[in-house]
Amino acid sequence: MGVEAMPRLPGRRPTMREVAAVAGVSLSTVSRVVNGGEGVRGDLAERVRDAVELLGYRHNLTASTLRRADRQSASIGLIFEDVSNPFFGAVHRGVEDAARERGMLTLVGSSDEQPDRERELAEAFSSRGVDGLIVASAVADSSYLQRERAAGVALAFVDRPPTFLDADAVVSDHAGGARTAVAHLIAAGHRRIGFLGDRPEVFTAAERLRGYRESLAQHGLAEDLDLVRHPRFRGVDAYETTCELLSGSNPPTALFAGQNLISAGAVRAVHALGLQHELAMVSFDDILLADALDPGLTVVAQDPLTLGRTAAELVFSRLDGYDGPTRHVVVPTQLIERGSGELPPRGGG
Amino acid sequence: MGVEAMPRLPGRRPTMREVAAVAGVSLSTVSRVVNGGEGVRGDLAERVRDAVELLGYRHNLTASTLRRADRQSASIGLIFEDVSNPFFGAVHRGVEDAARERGMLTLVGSSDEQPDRERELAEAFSSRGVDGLIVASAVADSSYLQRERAAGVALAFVDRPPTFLDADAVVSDHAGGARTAVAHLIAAGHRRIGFLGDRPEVFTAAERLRGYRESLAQHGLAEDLDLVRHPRFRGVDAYETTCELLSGSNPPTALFAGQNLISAGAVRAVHALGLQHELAMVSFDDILLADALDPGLTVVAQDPLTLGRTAAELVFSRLDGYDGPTRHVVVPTQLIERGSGELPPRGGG
DNA sequence: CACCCGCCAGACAACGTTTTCAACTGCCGG
DNA sequence: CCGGCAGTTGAAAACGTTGTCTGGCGGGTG
Repeated sequence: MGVEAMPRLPGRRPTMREVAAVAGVSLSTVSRVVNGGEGVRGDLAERVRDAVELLGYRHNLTASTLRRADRQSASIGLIFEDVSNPFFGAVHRGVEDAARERGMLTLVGSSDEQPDRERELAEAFSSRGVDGLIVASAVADSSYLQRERAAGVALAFVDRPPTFLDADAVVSDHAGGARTAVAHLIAAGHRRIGFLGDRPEVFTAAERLRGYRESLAQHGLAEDLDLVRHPRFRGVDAYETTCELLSGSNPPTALFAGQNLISAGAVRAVHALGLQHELAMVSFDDILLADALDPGLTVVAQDPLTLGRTAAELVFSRLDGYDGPTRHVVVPTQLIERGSGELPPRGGG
Repeated sequence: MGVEAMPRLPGRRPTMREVAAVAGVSLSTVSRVVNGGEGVRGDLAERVRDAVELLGYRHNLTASTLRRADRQSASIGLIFEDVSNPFFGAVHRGVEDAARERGMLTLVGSSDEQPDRERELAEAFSSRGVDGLIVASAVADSSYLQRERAAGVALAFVDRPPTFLDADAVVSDHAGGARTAVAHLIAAGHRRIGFLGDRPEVFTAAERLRGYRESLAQHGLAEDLDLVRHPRFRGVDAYETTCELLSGSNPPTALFAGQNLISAGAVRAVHALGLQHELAMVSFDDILLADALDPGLTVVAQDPLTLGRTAAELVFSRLDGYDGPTRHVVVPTQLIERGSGELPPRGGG
């Protein structure tokens, strides 16, 4: 059963030249047919198509890209923090959907927030001639991408804006979402609200922290620095950090968790401590199963598909010749009430 | 602030020829330096490197691939069902980690289980000269990939084996995992165990269903066809299907959910019906937050990172010349007890 | 001092394609 | 009947790189 395993060694594809020989026409004619067949007599075109079929010819986009005037490779590079984070998976899908409509493919890599790795990826993509680059940048200075842009690569930033570089970007309303979340908790009566988030060197974390602070200030609440925590390694440390925070002398009555993996850790901790019905909680970014928890997890949901699609469209418009000022798109977040964020304060505060 | 937005129009990169001119050497010398600098006098190499730096020269891998003898593009294509499914996100990451060690990049696309789309992707990747292809195939006949392999593309299947084609593959122990899950429920005393899974045309679903049946048979239990359900559109329909199943006249006392998104829907349903402490449940594939549920969700966990890494290694070994028989790697699953799978039967049979 | 050999630099031909340009065909109008 | 024109075709020159081959140079040896 099945086709025999064939040694890879031959590893040659038929070329246009061979197709031409079989069809009894010139190389140029084959090229014309393959590229749409304008200005080729019907019968000849037919002969060429037959030869293509017969030989199993496959257009070589590498050679084509090299020679063509526009130099387009019909591919865009994506640099994420981690492709296995469901948030970026969804952003990726948004990009892919838009790209597919244009017949473009995506090259994807994870930077793990390491500047060196991010630069390596950008270089590797650019070396392969991507037409566009969509970056969730983790470096303090993104101006190194200026060189790629000067070389003709269309650039768009997603999730985080560029620094020291004026380029198109699409981000969630991090600060606004955080304000909404915290205001929601305050409205439920909370006065002591804990913050769990990434180190503030990360743009998104800084913005969410800013939103948290602004909301406290707006409502006349003083910030207690002891309530703000940054677990070192998210998934791993969020659990412990949360336990620590909650077992302090004057613990918060509500929690705002500012990142999906951190939220997951915090939720685990709260449930492990049996506090899920006493401690209010709102998470930034929606997670699978959030609505199956007891109580359901109230979240400020981002729209990663839209983030991705929009980033792709920004890139495409540049490829199509748009040459105006850079655009900064902000995608709104949405508060989804599921129970955990509506719990009234109990005990402390 | 920041660098001025520069029109993309010029869009030209310096070439080796220009570097050669600046360095005052020949094109060949530049090529030698760029490719490691063997057999070039130190001072000349230095001059070349300076010129590279000065001009901001970036190696053009497109041209290089075209000309080089080995024809390697240092990239591999990944075809998944959906990149936004966290399972595939993790597989992707496994592949990427292995690829990075080799300086290779990943091209990724989602087939949405549509055979046409899968073929399109394979063709597009192959047209771009990927060295390898890792496919989670959804088509009934994967022999169409034979042509790519004959052209020298190294092939590996992941998550699902190839059909009508003898090629390397790495899959989870779907049937074994399912048997374990069901045996676990039976050991807890259950006799009526519901099955929720994808349509059995999908290999993984068929295997998990097979495991379910085998386990029932092994324990002398008859299969009740009414307990086996296939929600049409997973995430969306799993909720309703579960409600239906549980509100039937003779409902099951335990549930085995055979796919991550279906599990999520089923969990939601069970919790919505308030049955989470009465109905036992085991899910195939681990999900974020599964341990924060009440009770925690017992799962048969796959190891997607290992699946991805192994698939990549299978591809690499072919690229390195391995030409032996095809290899079929099975990655074991692991039962993780968290509470939901250990509930004793209550109420019904 | 002649010769040979090793080392290294440069010229040049590929790689598979697109694009330009010249050449050929048949047809029409003058 | 000839010139020109539209419609097609083919030859050949790119694209940016690598690999092969030739040649020059210097040093060691007979």
